[in-house]
Amino acid sequence: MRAVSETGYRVNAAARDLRQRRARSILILAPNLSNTFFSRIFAAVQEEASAAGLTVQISDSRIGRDRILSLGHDGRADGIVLLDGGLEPEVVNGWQLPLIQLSEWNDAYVAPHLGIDNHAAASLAVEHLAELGHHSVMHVSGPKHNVLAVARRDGFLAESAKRAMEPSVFSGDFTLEAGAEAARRWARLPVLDRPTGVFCASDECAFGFISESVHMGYTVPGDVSVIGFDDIDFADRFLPALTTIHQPRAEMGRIAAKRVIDMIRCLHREGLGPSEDPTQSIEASLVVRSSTGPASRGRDAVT
Amino acid sequence: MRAVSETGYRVNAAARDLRQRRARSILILAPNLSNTFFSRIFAAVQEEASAAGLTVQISDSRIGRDRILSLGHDGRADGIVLLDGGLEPEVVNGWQLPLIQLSEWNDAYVAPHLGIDNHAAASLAVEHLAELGHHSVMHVSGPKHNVLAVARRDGFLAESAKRAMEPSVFSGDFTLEAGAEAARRWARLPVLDRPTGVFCASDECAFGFISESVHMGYTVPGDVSVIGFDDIDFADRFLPALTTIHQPRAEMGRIAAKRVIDMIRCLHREGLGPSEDPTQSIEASLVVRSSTGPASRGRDAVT
DNA sequence: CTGAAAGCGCTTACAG
DNA sequence: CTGAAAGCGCTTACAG
Repeated sequence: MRAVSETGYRVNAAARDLRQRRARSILILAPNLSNTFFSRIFAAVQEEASAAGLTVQISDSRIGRDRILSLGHDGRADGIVLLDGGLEPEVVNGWQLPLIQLSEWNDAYVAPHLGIDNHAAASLAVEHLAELGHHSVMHVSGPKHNVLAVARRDGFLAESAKRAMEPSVFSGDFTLEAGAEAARRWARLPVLDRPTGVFCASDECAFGFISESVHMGYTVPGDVSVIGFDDIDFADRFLPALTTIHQPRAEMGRIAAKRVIDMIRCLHREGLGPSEDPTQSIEASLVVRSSTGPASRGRDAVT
Repeated sequence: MRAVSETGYRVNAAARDLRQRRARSILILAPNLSNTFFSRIFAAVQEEASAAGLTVQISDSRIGRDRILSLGHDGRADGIVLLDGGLEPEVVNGWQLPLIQLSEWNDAYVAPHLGIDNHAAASLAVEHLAELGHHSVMHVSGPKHNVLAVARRDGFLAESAKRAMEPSVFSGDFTLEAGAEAARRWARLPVLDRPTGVFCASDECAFGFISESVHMGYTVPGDVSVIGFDDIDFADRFLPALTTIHQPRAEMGRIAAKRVIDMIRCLHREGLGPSEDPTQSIEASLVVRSSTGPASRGRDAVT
């Protein structure tokens, strides 16, 4: 044994993987690797995986059917954390691997899902605006076919209907630019028709909205209250600090990772059942900061 | 062949890797996966790798000597993109793999480096402040032993000395919180000693500084001009929009990936030499936005 | 050109 | 308990 360590021997992973029919690796798939929403999730997944002796592979999930298909098929991953609900169900269900859906989901995928209740979270945002006296409220939504976007929009619509508010929706795509465009559209509305409360489907989008409104001469929350969604790192340092829906991203990544790892172990008959409670859920919460305030009468920008 | 595709046969990567003595995978190592500076680099590396038929592994580089050592040794990666200059040289040089240093570097690593000239970029920032008439300038630095932090601080010091300015340095660590702490320290200075220009070693840090100063009642750039470093995604939507040093992160990731891929191919005798010019360098530039302005006389905050 | 054999470096089941 | 053999699923070099 001493000789072994002295010569600096290292097991060859490819050989071991082949013999054991496992890869000691988990794969993270996300629709856009440069989105800051995902970064903390990646970190958490990698931390858990590393602690379990697993390696982490990462890939953009929008890289073409063939490539994505082979990622789950070539025997290089033992399990998958999937952050994209927009892949073809045949592809996802075709991978015969432990898989967990995180954040986004798709009912056609035969796999457990972990994430917040987006509908309820959107209601929270509307409730907050209602309590501040806002009556006319606007939602800057995410992409039309994104499950998260749909759930948040439906939650917004349902809650504002329940409270007899006047809701409107601007169709966006979660980006800064969509928020800015929504602000321009908002400003073009006749003063009296202008919503005084805006709920954005993402923090980025809210940053874009606020930034553009301020550039046009409006004040936040003086002229318009803005709520984001996600509570990304910069939210509390934005000016004004952003009122938003907090998603515990690190926790989400950690639990998802633990759960795939459990599924993998279970498959290999290691350990006796899951260490994580599979019904454990993730709670979103409203974080009130400075971008929302009492409803004011509409007025024109001081340009 | 038809029968093959009809049965849905897929080559087993572990078996092929073992036989061919390669992994078709590159490894990205970064000191902190949740830092937004890295996200766009990851995306670019993964894009290039995917185009070349390679898989991407990602890992935090601060996970313990043994684990990090085996990542480069177990035959699962063909090449490495290293974003951390703080690992032990014996570890890094012990991996006998194609490797490129990106952004951070360490002279003890026997591997090419790709990145901007941080010293020169810092000079650019000081030059900008000088042209706006600032005389007393402060630098909020990165961690003491970080190469990037040292280069930026030295550039700041050299350029401000050259221009006979009055420089001071607050020792930070690139974070929002460090920026905020620097702002508090700054505010405590006697009005006449207060630097009117602040150069932060990162955008996050600049956000923290601006956010905290505004909360204390100061205005940016009215009372103090602030420059960041990196030009991360939110920089142009911050309020005020952040003047900063632009680093072309996507391009950095892309070129680094191409270069490791070339090194790998070269090693396997595929292709005839590098497709990328190995002397190609990365240029940083100053992006002037709204967080900097003419030097004003110091005054106390309207609290 | 085609097809069978050897071998990549491990792990595991089995014989001694 | 120890040690030699078989085999994971491929690729490649070689014999026919």
